[in-house]
Amino acid sequence: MDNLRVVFMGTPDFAVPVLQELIKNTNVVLVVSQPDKCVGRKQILTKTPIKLEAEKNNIPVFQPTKIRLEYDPILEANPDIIITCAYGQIIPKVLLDAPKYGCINVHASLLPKYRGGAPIHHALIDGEEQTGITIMYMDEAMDSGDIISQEKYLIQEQDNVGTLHDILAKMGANLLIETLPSILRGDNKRIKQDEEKVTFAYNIKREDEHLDFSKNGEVLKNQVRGLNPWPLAYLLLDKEEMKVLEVHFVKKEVKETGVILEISKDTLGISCQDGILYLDRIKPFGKKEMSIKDYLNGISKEKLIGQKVK
RNA sequence: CGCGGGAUGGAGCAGUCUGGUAGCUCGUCGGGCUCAUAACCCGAAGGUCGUAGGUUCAAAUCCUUCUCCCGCAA
Repeated sequence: MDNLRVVFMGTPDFAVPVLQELIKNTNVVLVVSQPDKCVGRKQILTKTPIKLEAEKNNIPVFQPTKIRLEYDPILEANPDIIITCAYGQIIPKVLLDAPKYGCINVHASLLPKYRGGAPIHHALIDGEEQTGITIMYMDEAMDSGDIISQEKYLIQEQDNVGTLHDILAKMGANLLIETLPSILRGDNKRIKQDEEKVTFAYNIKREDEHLDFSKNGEVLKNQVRGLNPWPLAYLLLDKEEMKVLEVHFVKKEVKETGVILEISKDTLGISCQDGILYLDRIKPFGKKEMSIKDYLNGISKEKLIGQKVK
């Protein structure tokens, strides 16, 4: 595989291990990434993680605003195969047809479930027991191509977006390298996706981050861990936003939802549909994240009890 | 110049408006109580109040500068 001319297309951290493995095992001739964006409060122009990794390895980087219109450098690189991972744009047919081994994608879910941009978040939010990696051919729609190989991962109780992201990123890189030889030989599997079972994992919206305490405890718990460490679930207490990083849940009969029912030295329990959701780790407005114990240390607990949370 | 919050012993906060050398809840250490304890009681250590300058007899507190952290919006 050392001589295989690869064009790699990717953008965020998730794609970095994949690129690293490709650099080790193949000849990556060009890296394509989304244009650099202004990030954060100060709007600092920041290079994408993939661009940084490419530069570290002295590989040229191409960052078209619209890949649909600007793709000549990719054709000129004369790739044997194009490999994408969380690139962020739909690849035009001209490119899909160009390399002799085709275009393949590394996706962080067990397709056909969770097509789209936020498969890790949604798998956790939905309380899935397992997720995984899919290596697949690309076609002209989003994550809809034929499946080449998959690897499952059983989601652990302590997993969140951060842990799952790292695990799947490594798994994706390894599975790609394992799968690549069969693709080059042409004896790989090629399984059509079952359209009946397709689900979509759209990018997280602001409203997805809001905790609605009329929902049941399991749902809220999954929502919290499915948004941790980014972008984080939140609730409104006294009109101020409070991010919620970790919670636990105890089933119980409750009359009214969204009320702070229990306060002790180190617990704060809010009623939800079928019990009490205890906040374990939070980030109050304007502050850094802290344990609930630290938070309770600095405030008057009497004022909190009975307060409504929205 | 997009909007807003914050910086005070190891942690979380109060005190700032109405200047007068720092307090609360924890943690830590020592001692006591107890069959025992993360519970309770007693005691101790630990702070240039983010930086730099200014006003004042006196600044955590008033004025100005800068730095860093955080949320929203992009």
